[in-house]
Amino acid sequence: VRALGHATRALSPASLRLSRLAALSDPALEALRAAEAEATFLRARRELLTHGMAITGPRILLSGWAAGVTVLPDGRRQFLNMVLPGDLVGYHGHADPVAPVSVVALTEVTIAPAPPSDDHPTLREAYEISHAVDRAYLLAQILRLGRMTAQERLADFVLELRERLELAGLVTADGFDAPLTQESLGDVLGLTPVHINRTLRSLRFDGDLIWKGGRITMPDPAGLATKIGRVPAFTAPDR
Amino acid sequence: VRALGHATRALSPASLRLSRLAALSDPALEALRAAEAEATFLRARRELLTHGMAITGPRILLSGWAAGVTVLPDGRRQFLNMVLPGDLVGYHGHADPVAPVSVVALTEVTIAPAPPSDDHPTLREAYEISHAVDRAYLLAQILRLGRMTAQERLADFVLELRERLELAGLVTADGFDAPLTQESLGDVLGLTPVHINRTLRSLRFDGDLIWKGGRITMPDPAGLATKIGRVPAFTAPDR
DNA sequence: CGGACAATTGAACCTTCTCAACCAGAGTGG
DNA sequence: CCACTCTGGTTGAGAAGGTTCAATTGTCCG
Repeated sequence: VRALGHATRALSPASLRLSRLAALSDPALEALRAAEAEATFLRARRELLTHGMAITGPRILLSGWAAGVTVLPDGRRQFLNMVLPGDLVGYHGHADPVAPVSVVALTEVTIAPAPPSDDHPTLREAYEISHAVDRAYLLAQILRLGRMTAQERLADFVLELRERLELAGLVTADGFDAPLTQESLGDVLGLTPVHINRTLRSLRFDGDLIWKGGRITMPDPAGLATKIGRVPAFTAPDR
Repeated sequence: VRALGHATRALSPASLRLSRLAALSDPALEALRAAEAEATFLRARRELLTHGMAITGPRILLSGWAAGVTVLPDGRRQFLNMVLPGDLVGYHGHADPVAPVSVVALTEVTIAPAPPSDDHPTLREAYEISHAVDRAYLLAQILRLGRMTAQERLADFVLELRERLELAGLVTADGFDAPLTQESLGDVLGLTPVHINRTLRSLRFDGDLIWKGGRITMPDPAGLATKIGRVPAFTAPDR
């Protein structure tokens, strides 16, 4: 648990996440706060980034959920990665002039330009770590899709969600909000909605997971993690 | 096709790849050449990087194939990404002190420290683009595993290999070398070796692919690409 | 109350896995 | 020069996990 400094009081989920990735200087936090003032809203299903279109510049997701997505010519859809509060969008070195995939809002979303890190080494470090963590989650996704059963995929994914939302301070004792339909869950895990439904039922039956009304409750996250042999991709350093 | 400059004559596959990602200055090319002099060998099955161990610093693969790998507690194995000549290993910003996954040599491999890019902006740019392209291939892998049939996975993967090796100048008219066993192919594509075998047979039957003696020949790559609706993740700019 | 969207369930089907056996080629040692 | 062994490729038959199609229920909202 983090010792509370004077600036920690009213941290938004996004800045809380970044400040946990790397200890942020006060000016860096201030820059973040300033950027958040310029936040814009986006309705669900709108695209934050469109495949092949120019990237406007790195942005940071303040609230709501989004996901990278690809659609095959025949309509099959795959969500590639989840974008949660505090995650960066469109930041890949500054190499790509063009978005490699689309990013679509799954809920209403607020998003702000990511403050430039040129004058803030601590912020730059947070960005770089965020980028590395992002990559680690892509690898985790590959492992899930390649070698896990439906039950394992679902359990592992929910544990990942918990781990990531925890970092942004969005997990409480009785669980966390997860605004995903069973259909979008299927698009994440490479399964059909029908099978998601049945898998969810069996996890509920085993007492591993309760997913109701857009909220997830896990009786024993640590137990479930060891049960499926999961190692977290990132844990915040003790400070 | 690239106009040949005086330094282009004897480019190694690795420097050819990087120079195609971004136009490299002569000093940058020289730095690469110098680094290649310090190459070390590694036998097949040795690990270039071990999960959880400290990263020695960014390195570049000069020859041979390697792959990122994760193994589940019960022995299921998944290759996460392929590492081909000219690819960087252990370069993720400079954020990670510790390797997130293991990288194992699939063949005998030569590898050299990646020359620092501090004094070479063009080299830095090549690194950043390489990083972005690497990410794009992870996304492609997620799409394959999540939503493609065995045939599509295999065809798409082979096309990706071709695309990547082409960049390093390792593709000739009659195909390219691919030192993969059917078992490792299964570990890449999330399938069993048995099913790889059958899928390979059906692709051969359809005339899409000939995989024999560690060498892949594709009668009509472009045709196969449109047949499965594939868009290349990266194509070198015309210069 | 009607309409839309999401969740739920059943039954048949299909892709891929599992288990098992057999074959081919390369290297090794007698 | 030939058994021996090891690794990788090939094939068959049955089983399992997940999909497809289709129908039903629940729920939110105007």
